[in-house]
Amino acid sequence: MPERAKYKTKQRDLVLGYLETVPNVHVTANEICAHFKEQGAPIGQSTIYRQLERLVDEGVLKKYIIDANSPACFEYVCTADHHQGPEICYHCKCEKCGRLIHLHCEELEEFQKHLYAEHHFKMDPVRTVFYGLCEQCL
Amino acid sequence: MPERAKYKTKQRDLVLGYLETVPNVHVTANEICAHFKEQGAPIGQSTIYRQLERLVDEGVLKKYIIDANSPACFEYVCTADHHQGPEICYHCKCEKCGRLIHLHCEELEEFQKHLYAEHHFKMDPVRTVFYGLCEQCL
DNA sequence: TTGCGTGCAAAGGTTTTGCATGGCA
DNA sequence: TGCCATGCAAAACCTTTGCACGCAA
Repeated sequence: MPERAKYKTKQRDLVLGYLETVPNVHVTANEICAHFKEQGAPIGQSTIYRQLERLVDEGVLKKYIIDANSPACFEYVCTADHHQGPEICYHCKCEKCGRLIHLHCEELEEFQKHLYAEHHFKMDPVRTVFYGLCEQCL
Repeated sequence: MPERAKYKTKQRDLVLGYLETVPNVHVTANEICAHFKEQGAPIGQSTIYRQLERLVDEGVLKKYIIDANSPACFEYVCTADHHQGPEICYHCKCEKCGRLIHLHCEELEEFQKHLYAEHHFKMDPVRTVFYGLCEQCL
């Protein structure tokens, strides 16, 4: 497939840079808009949406859909844990308090294999988020 | 709390009746609208949305949110088999072709129990979608 | 008769798109 | 220079809401 050239623009760096400063926090497109407007250096909202989409495709950001009629949330994915080997970090998102839980789970890795072997679906753990209720909210 | 009286209307019966005829199928509010329009007996879309909301609250329907910008899907929950409860439908979404795969999987239900028992997280299968690659796109 | 349900139209809010301009490589 | 990205405005989209009228109980 013809890989489209991707430019590195000021706006892209700004959006990504901002999200890197707030890891483990979910931010909406609107909030990002507002942030740069407050800074006196506004970025067009379509640009923000387009960059967010690209960054999600590239696996740099995670996109969370909490509710049908709430705006989508984005969050920077820290890929820096090269030091502890190929252990995969899974994500659970509490629908009530919004808390994000990081998970290292062998059973999930087993299930992932099952999904591939029996249902021929190769799950992407970076993209997939488990929604539900956390301990505190139960 | 003061339980509001609930009326049994023609429209409610029609919407529920239609969904009962297509179990295990995902239908959007729009499709339901179109269905009755085709039948020559249109139902107001706000009525459909309001009845769908009520039916979901009552546990008669399940509402699935697949993607931020896709319409919500509704599905009739067959409550006839009281002995083992309604069978839950899980979702896999192909990141490449966008295909939606419906899944009935015992291993996943086991994993769900594990998640609850060991990680104290109660997964919500209605909201959770597994992202990855489908058979055709692999 | 009471008050919930209906249906139309309009609003609401999020996200996408068209198009001319600007900027990276 | 050739494309891609930007930004504005407008559109598209799904869903909710206001309000007058209809209908179930």
